[in-house]
Amino acid sequence: MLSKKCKYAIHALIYLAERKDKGPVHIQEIADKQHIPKKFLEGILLELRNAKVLHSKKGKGGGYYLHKRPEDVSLVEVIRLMDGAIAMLPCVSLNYYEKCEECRDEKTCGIRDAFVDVRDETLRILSRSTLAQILKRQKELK
Amino acid sequence: MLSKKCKYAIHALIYLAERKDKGPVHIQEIADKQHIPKKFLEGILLELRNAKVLHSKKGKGGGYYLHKRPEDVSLVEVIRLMDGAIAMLPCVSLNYYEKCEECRDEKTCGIRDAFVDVRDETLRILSRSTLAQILKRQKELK
DNA sequence: ATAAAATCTATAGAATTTATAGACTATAAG
DNA sequence: CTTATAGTCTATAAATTCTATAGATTTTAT
Repeated sequence: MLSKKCKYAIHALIYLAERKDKGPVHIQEIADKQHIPKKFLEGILLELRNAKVLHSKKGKGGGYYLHKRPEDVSLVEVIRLMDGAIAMLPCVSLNYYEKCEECRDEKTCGIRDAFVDVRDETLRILSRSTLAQILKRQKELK
Repeated sequence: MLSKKCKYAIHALIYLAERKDKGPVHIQEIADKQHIPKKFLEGILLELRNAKVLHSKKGKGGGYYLHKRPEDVSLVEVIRLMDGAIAMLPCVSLNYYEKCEECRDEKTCGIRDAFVDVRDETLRILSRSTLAQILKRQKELK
């Protein structure tokens, strides 16, 4: 399951994607509109900024705005930043690999295959799901 | 990520699948061989028994053994029993559905689609991964 | 009767997630 | 050049979930 942090991040990003080219948006505004605790959101936006997904402007008239293009921000990227690995087992993760304590031998482990497949399918689907794609879909549904 | 509980369960089940038709196996033996804390394993096996995946026999000469056939126990079932939903969002779960607090309106939510797809692919892959299938794969790899 | 082994209830410890507080820094605007 | 605004940073608290353990009870084979 995605953490709240991750869901908050996704909603905040969609909000910012809808308002791109309209200048910086205050944390407070995002927090209010998306019902996210402001201080919690602060940390989230900061991480997204450090990852170059967002830019920020300090001082009066400041706020956050998208740095990358909406079509270049996928759910994969957001989930990895917020929650870490996409894979269901550490020993199968591409970006957060760790040896399984439980597994005696990775080479002869009969379990990994299935989880490799799940990982690959998940990555495939979540990579093509970008902010641009989500906005488009939202409009279609209205 | 799967919980330790879930990984323990999978390993215990594989161990029992390898020993099926050889009579009940003690908790202690499974715990020793799979390096699982015995008391923790107790609870896991009990849940699997309540779910009719395992049977148990009390008293001397007792222990746990498979109730279902190895080809009828899939990773989906085990994961659902131990960790709950397969889906990455509650509002997309088939067996553990819950409304998203974050979503204002499920009908016009542009995010859900991707996660429905992920869920379906994951289910497809993990359903065909049964204890029998895993044992077979293990032998091939040796 | 006795010993072996699962069952049940309760709880403790650890880790992670979620949320909050307050001081600090940068910037725009008058 | 002061003031108000808004992001940044560090620390910590509260809540929840995950992992592990303890001890008493029940069942069964011998």
